[in-house]
Amino acid sequence: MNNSPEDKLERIYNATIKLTGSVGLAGLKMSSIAKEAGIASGTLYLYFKSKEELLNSLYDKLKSGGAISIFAKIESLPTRIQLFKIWESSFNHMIINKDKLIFIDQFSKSPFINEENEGKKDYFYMHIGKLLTRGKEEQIIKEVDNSVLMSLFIGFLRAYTSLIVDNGQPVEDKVIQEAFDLAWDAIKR
Amino acid sequence: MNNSPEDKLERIYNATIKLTGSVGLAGLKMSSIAKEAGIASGTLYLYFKSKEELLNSLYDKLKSGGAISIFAKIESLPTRIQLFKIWESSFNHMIINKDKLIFIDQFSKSPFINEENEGKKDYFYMHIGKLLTRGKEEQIIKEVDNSVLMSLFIGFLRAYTSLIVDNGQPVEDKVIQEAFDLAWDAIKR
DNA sequence: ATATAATGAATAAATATTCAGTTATGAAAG
DNA sequence: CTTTCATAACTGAATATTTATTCATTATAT
Repeated sequence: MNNSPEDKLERIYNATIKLTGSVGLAGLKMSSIAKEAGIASGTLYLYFKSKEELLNSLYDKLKSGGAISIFAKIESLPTRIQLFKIWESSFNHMIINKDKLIFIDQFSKSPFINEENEGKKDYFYMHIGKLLTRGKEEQIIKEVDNSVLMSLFIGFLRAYTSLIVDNGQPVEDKVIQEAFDLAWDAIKR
Repeated sequence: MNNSPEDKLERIYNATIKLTGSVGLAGLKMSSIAKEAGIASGTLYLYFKSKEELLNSLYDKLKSGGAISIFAKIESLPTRIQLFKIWESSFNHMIINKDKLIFIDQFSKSPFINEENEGKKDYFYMHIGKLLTRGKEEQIIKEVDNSVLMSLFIGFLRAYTSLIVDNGQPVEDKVIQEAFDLAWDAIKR
């Protein structure tokens, strides 16, 4: 860990995410963020005008930068395989970034959130939506509204990865595969 | 609405739930709870020693009282039908009680929660677990760990009902049925 | 040397909690 | 039934506490 402004900013963000994961947004104090980031509390205000701005800025960053970068690489594969690749990658992503998801969740229904940030839709959802539509055209996925299919896919992913993290289970490939098979059986024709 | 102590307590709890749903635990103020409940803020302290106690007491109540009461009535039905009945009833329950779920979610990772309340497991989960085990014995449900099946069931339920509430969609029977069919296809043999 | 960044104790702002004063309740007496 | 009185419940402005924010001072880099 060096000491450049970028790095310090990164440490502030990480501290905020980590603390939200452990004490929630309700227990999040500027002084704790500073301590966790290894800086003085006054220094926070060199980077952000206020707590509100810090949180909005982090939310913004997580929302826009969060998209998984595998989409481009897999475009030409069959729909089912693409879905699996996304599943696999999301699975790992959620395991590693559980605290980020907690932050996003709590922040989006907090009094800190401002208008621009309210209701941002992520790229990730849009992409899965397209893939499901394609699957329906190919007649391999049920003729059910995307919002339903997506809820199954994402709801299951969240619940299951969250359970795994809480229990401290190791993540083996066959676990990911088994879970995907369940989800696939649900949405396939 | 009468004015008995029981009713007042109920109003305090409801106000707390409602406000948590709109501003989150991070924005929850004793003064707002009082206002929403139609009482003076001092009155809150006749019912609870502190904010922390109020919140723990509500959490406790929601956790223990939340179980859906249909279990007894359906015991003799086939496994799949029982699961559907639970699905249906949970679906409606989650639509109506969305704010309660938000409260439970946020509170369980807040600095307010105390030891006794940490990690309470609800009756509801245990019951579905038993049902799934029975389904496996009957060879109609996949030989997959209950925690996985349950994550699918509950994760999907949460994600989908939450979407419906957010979009203000009406809840029709066929919507509940269609969603159940997806979930069933996932877990059936 | 000078400018720039960082510190953390001091201050301000927000919010939880108390409590002296007020109002409602109901039992007993007329 | 009405009045009296004691007790309990309630109120909200005042106080205490917690936490965000500032800024005079100190350290670091150019």
